[in-house]
Amino acid sequence: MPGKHDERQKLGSPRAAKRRTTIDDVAKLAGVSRQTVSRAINDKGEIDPATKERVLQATRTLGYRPSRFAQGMRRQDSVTLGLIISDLSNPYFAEVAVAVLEVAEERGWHVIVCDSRNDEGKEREALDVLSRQADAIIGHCAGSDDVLARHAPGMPLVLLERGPDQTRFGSVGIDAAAGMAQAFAHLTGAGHHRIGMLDGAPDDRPSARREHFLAQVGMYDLPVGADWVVSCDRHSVGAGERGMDALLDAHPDVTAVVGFNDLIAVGAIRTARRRGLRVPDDVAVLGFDGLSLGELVEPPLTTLSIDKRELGRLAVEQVAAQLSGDEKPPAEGDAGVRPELVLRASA
Amino acid sequence: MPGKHDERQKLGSPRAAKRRTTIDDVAKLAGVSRQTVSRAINDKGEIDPATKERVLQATRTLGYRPSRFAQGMRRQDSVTLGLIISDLSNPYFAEVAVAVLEVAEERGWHVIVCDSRNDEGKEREALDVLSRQADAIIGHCAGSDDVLARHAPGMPLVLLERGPDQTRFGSVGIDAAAGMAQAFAHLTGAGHHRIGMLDGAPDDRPSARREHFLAQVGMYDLPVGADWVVSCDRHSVGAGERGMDALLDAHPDVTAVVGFNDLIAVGAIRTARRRGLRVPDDVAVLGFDGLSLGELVEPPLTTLSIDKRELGRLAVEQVAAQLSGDEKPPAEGDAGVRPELVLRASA
DNA sequence: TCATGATTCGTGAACGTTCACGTGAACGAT
DNA sequence: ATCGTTCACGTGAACGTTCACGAATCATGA
Repeated sequence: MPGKHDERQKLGSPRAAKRRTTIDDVAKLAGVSRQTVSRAINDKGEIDPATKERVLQATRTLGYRPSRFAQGMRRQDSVTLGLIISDLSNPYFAEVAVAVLEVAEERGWHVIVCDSRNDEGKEREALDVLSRQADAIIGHCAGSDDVLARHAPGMPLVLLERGPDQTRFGSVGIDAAAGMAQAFAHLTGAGHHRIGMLDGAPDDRPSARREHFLAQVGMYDLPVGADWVVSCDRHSVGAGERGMDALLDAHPDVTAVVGFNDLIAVGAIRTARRRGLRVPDDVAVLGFDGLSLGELVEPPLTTLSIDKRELGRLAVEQVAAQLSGDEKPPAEGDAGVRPELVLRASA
Repeated sequence: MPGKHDERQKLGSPRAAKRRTTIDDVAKLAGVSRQTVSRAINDKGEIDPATKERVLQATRTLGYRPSRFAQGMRRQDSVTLGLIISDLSNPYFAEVAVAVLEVAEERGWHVIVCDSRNDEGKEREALDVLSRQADAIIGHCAGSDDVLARHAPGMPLVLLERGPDQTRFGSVGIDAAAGMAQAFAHLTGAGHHRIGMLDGAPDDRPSARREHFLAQVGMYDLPVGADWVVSCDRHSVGAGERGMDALLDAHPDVTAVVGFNDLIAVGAIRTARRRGLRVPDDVAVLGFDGLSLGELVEPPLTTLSIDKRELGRLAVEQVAAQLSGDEKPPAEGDAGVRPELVLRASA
C-alpha cells in the first residue's frame, strides 16, 4: 500500500478538519494529472489502459468520489425535480409519487420528495427548500398562486389536480366533470335521487369535485341542496366515518353517497354498516381514486378510477416543456386526466 | 423597466444559447458588486437597506436564482440522502419513506427517493445514481454486500431490515425473533399447533422471519415441518391469496397462518374465506407490519406492528453517525426495532 | 488636524471539476 | 532528414458562488 502523504495539517488545529479528497489527490497518488484522472473515471478515450487501471486503483485506496457540485457546475445536464406530496401515507398520493418517480427516472432526472402533511406551513417550507435545490417543482399544492410565486420565485411549477383556469402555473387536472357525469349516470340509472357527498376540502375552499357534484345535481334536478355536501376535515377513513355520521344525521333518507376519495368512501361504508345500513341496498357508496384497497373492503368499493401513471406522465411532460421551451404552453386544451368508473359492489 | 443589456451573443450563433443569469448579471443591473448581491440575498448584515432592496428588485426582474451547484461548492453544509424503497406502492414501505423523510427534514437534509420495484437491476441502477448524487444511502436493498460495495463504493450505507450479522454495512433490523415469540405465545396460547407461514422471500434466500418462525416451531415442538412455509413471489395481496391456496392444498389441517407481511396476510384471509373457511374460527391469520389497512378488512387483522417512525429515525441516526464519526459504530448491540403484537379479530 | 471607529462596499482567491487547447514522443511514409 | 499522424497526457481557464481581506466614506471626539 502506497504511503499516504499527510500534508493536511497546516494550521496547528488539534485535529485538522478532514479535507475532502479531491481529484488532485488521486492524480498525485497515481502520478498523473487531473485531466487523466477525469479521463479514467469517465471512461473517455485517449488513455492508456494501464494508466487507467492505476488511476482507478488510486481512487479506490483513497475512497475518492467526485464532488457532485463541482461536476454539476461544469456539465450542465443533471435535472433535479422537486415533488411535493400532501400525504405520502395516503395510497393515492403514493401511487402518484411512484408514477412521477418512474417517468422522471426514464429521463434520468432525480426527484427530491417532500411530504407537506396537508400543512400549508410545511408546504411553504418545502417550496422554499425545493426552489433552491431543484430545477422544477411538481406538487399537490394548496397555496394560492401568490403564495406559490412568493415561495418559489421563477421556478417552473406544475400543479396537480388543478384546472388551467385555477392557476397561472402549469397544471394537470382531473376531469371532475366527466367523472361526476359518469357517477350520476350510474347512480340515477339505478334509481337514486337523494344523493349526498362527502367532500374533502373545507367549505370555504373551492373544490372541483364538489362543484361538479352540484352541477350534476342541478342537471338531474335532484331534490338535494348544498347542505347535502358534508366536508371532511381530512382525507382519511376516520374522517369519512365522521362525515358520514354527520350526513346521515342531517339527511337520514340519503340513498347514495359520493366520496371525495376512496378513503373517505371506505369510511362512509363503515359508518353506514355500523349504523345498521346495508351497502349498497340501503345506501350506495361511490369512491373517487381507484385504489387497490377498494377491492379489499366489504363490500368492494365502486369508484372513479384515476390513472395515476398518466397523471405523473403529463406532469413530467409539462415540466419538460417549461424547462426547454421558453414560454409555458398554456395547457393545450386538455382538461386533464379522465376518471373511469370501476363498478364493484358498493354502488 | 431597465433595459436589458443583450451582450450574450458573442459568436455569430443563430440563436445564442441561453446563458444562465448569474450573480454578476444582477450585480451589473443593480450597479453593485457580486459580494453585495450575495449579502442581499443571504440576509447578511453590512448592507444599506436601500441597496438591498435595489438588489432584490434586480433579482426579481432578471428572474435570478443562485446555482445550487456553485452554492453547494462553497458552503460545505447541505446533505442529500438517497433512499431506496423496494415498492413505494406498498403502504408499509410508504410509511417507512414518510418516516425517513420526516426525520431527515428535521436535520435539514434533502432526500432523493428511488423505487427499485423489487428489481435487483433497478436497485443497482439506483445505487449507481445515488452514489453520485447523494452523500449517503438508506435502503431496503436485496443485493449482497459485494454488489452494494461495487455499486456504491465508499458510500455511507444503512440497510433496512437486516441484522448487523447479515451485512458489514450499517443496518437497522426488525427484531423478528421477538416478534415471532409474541406471535407463537399468542397462537399456542389459543390452542394452535398446526401453524403455517406464508413467507415473502424466495426459498433459496435467507429470510429472518422464516428462520425465527421455524425456531419457534422447534421451541414449541410443533408437528410442523419446513414445508409448512410457503414462499410467496411478491409482497402483495394477490400473492398472499395464491400462497394461501398452496398452503391449504398441502396442509388442509392448518389452523393458523403467519404472514410475512400484512398484505400477504390479507390475501390469506381472502383465500380462506373464499374456500369457505371462517377466520379466525377455522383458521387464524396473523400479519406482520401493522398497516392501518388491517383495520379495514374483514375480519380486522391481528398483526405484529412495526414502528416505522422508529425505524426511520434509527436509520437516519446511523447515517449521521457514519457521516460525522470516522468509524462506523458497529450497531450498538441493538437488535433493531421490536414489533408489537396488535390484537384484532383475525387471530 | 488627526486619530478612531463604524458602516458600507469591492477585489482576489478559493471550492473541485471538465473543456479546449497544447505538447512531446513514437512511428511510418516520403 | 523531414513531415504528418496518432497516441497519451498535461496546462490554463472556466463554471457561479462565498470567504477573507482591504478600502473608501463619513461621523465623532480629542
